[in-house]
Amino acid sequence: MSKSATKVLQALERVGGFASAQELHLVLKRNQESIGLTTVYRTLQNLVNDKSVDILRKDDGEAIYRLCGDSHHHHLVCKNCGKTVEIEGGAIEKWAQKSGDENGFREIGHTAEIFGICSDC
Amino acid sequence: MSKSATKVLQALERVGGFASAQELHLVLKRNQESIGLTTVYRTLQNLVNDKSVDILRKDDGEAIYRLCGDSHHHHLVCKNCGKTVEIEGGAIEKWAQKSGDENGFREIGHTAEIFGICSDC
DNA sequence: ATTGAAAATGACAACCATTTCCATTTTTGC
DNA sequence: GCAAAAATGGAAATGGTTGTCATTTTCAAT
Ligand SMILES: [Zn+2]
Ligand SMILES: [Zn+2]
Ligand SMILES: [Zn+2]
Ligand SMILES: [Zn+2]
Repeated sequence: MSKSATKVLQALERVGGFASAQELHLVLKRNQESIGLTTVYRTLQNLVNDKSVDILRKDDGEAIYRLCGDSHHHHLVCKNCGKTVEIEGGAIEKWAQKSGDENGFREIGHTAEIFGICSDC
Repeated sequence: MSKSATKVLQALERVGGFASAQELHLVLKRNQESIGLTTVYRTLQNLVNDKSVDILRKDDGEAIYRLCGDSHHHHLVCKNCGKTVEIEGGAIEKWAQKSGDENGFREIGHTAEIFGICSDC
């Protein structure tokens, strides 16, 4: 799992933001990087599992991906244009931990996303 | 836009939380409420436009809907056995609204889920 | 009550992102 | 070098969602 992963990561760097699997496939084709669409999907799944790539969904349900920094953070996403702002977790981090603790859970993690319409839309 | 809307809203009440269009269609069929799947989709779109219904996406991309004004809460889920506890949003509600406001977003919503291992596992 | 335009409905087909299948190629371990 | 395992990619299948369009229902005007 490496030749393809490298190509997909390069494509993600090139686009510099969110891109769908199909868009990434096109980008790679244009750059003479032969790679199958199936492999692009498979590679993206692996990268998401590795937490190297973030995945989220457009309003129409299509999955879009982007490189993920290693620091823990959350996203504020425009439902209309996809503009994304990275947000510090702040209070939510303690809230999640506390809620889990109070109910006797351990190995507590969380997901959180904020969405809305940005000022440009 | 009324006969179908009424039926779909009743189905949403009956399930009492999130449900997909296809699930709602099944619920209506089971209750002798004849309604086409196409009409369920169309009606849900209208209800979402009217802001009578919230829409969000499962991880697999399928759309799920719920009545707006259903008491808003979050879930604490055991990764091992699936046990689920409903959690009051508390801090996260303000955090989401504030984060959106500070970045000039409007119509702000959020998703959040906490997961871990429960005390029985 | 009659009429006719406009809206709503639903069976069916089309769409399209994603997944599955499987034969072929590439890599790995010895 | 060689066999086993992993990776690859084209084609076909999947499945949620949307488009089409003929039919039915609604409802205001006559
Ligand atoms: Zn925007
Ligand atoms: Zn966090
Ligand atoms: Zn458990
Ligand atoms: Zn909340």
